[in-house]
Amino acid sequence: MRFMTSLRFIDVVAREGSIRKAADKLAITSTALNRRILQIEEEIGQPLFERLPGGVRLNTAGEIFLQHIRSQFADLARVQSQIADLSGIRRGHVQIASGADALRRFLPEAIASYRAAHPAVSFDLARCYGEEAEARLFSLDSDIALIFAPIRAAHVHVAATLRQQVHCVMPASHRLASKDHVRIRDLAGERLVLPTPQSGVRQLLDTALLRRNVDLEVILESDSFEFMQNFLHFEPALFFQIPIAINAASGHEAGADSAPDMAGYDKQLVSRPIDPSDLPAGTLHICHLKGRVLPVAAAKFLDEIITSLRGKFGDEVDQ
Amino acid sequence: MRFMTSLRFIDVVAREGSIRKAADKLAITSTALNRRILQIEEEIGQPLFERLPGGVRLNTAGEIFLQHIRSQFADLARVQSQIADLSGIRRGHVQIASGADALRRFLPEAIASYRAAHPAVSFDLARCYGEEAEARLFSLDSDIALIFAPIRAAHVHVAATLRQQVHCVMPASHRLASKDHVRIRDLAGERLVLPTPQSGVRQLLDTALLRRNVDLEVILESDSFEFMQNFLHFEPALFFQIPIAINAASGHEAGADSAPDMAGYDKQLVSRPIDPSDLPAGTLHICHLKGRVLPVAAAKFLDEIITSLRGKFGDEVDQ
DNA sequence: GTTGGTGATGCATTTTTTGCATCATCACGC
DNA sequence: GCGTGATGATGCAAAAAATGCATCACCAAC
Repeated sequence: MRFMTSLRFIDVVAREGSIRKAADKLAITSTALNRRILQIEEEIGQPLFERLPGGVRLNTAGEIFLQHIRSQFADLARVQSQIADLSGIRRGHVQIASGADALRRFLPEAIASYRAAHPAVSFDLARCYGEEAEARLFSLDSDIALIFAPIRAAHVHVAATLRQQVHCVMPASHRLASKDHVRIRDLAGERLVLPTPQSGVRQLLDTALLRRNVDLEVILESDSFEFMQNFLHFEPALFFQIPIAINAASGHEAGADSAPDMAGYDKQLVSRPIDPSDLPAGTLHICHLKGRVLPVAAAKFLDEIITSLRGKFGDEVDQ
Repeated sequence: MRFMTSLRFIDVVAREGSIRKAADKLAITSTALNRRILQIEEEIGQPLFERLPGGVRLNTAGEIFLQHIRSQFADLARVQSQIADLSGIRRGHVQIASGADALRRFLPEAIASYRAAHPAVSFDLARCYGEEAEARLFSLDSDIALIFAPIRAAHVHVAATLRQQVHCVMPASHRLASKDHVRIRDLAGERLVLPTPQSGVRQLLDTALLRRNVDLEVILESDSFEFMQNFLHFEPALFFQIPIAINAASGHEAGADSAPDMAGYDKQLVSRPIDPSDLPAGTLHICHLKGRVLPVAAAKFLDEIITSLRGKFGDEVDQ
């Protein structure tokens, strides 16, 4: 898009914090880039960047203008996808920000299923935590976010929610595997693997565990479920997940051991829900930026994952 | 705004329906304009115009894209006004579509009062009827519309409403001037001057007058209140207005004769409300495009006229 | 100080845009 | 049926704009 180049350049300069670095990234000289910026500032009538000895930084006017630029880009993408839709095949690009939970099993299946119907739609997956996901919605770097954490910002619109009980994952041979529910007091003396403190599951666990005086042995922390799962092959321990991360195909009452057809899933592990009276269910939020009109592809995909969640988790889905 | 030129050109070509005519208007050659359009069509990947022997016309993709262009321009105006607001003085431009009613006395005073506080804000007033005003909102040619007629389109957001009883204006010496209310049957045998059929007042009158079998003598129709008013100097007759067109300063219970300080207003005329049981009150809608963020100046002006109306008409104002 | 980073600017070069002349096409009127 | 007067498209040369190089001025850190 020729007529948007200068605007895109401003976006890059703002992200890089330096005209020269941005110029490198854009494969032009810093002079050319510098002059484009000076020209736009002149047209606006006010500078958009403050010049610091170490580079440039947006001033207030620049922040307002950058937000405008990004919304223009997002809207242009929407328009292009809408125009492409006229010719029958749905084209487009969907940008998703998701926690590691939903990214694990649910999204791969959902995206593959969507792409089977619309092969011309491409996807962009960014794994991130709640606050970062909200920021990505705001900066229009992502169209849709799946956040297993409370929503903080007012500019986020929650299209649907899914209530999810935290499950405890353990070797099938573990003594707790025989129970239906795991109580917090059962965890006393157990070796625990906790998710990273930024994750929603961890925040739920923290409030529940710290409240009680349980003697816990936390042997490691990780932000990778895959790592935790593989670790359990070598040292028996417990870790925690929500159902959507465990098994996309069968739903909330299925443990890890009831997914015989899910290739690669670990049959030596089972998951048991933590008793709801010990740990209240958390909420997965499916959201997009408030007031924004999503591109056709993103809007349809959003519909589709909500429908899919309703099929898998039924009455746990709201809104 | 350099980087928007090509887009502005597309808008003009769409309005003119011809590349050559648009090129004339833009003071460039048709070749240059033609090539800019071809270039953008290539970037979009699809033609935006159908080429007809007599010129060009937007196709569906073009209409989608044009709407995007216009919203970009409107949003850019908003951003500029917001940036200008940073430097203390409020700059900006407010585009208003209004019926002849509100345009008569209310808007001149309201705009002058606003400009007294913010001299750097300029205004654009388009006099038009309901449907046209809605179209102007949609094409972003106007920011705010004041419509004394039912709202048809779903894309219009009504920020406030004002209930207005139709008044009958007559020479002070008229026999009906002694009454508090005018009944429809009183109009039998009177010489009437009606507003143009497109106006909201006329549409209210039509439903009321046609329902009854009153013998009416319509001697002329006009879309100009000024003309009607001056006509009454030469031939006694009745015409119809709503309070907001009669006197902005004193409100709904004021007749034309109670505005001694309103220079140029005609003291030989009085207005009497039509009995509400004969003719229900109509509604003046103050609206803007749904989902749109107005420029600072327009948003503040909108606030101001709603406050002003509340001051003048009190409980007749809603929402 | 010296060094290494930043953005700004003058000037020659390259790229893009524009304008002129011309072509192909179509609707209308005689 | 065949001009006539519109329309948009295109080849080519001139004008305008964007770019790159070299260099300057500035600032912070060592």
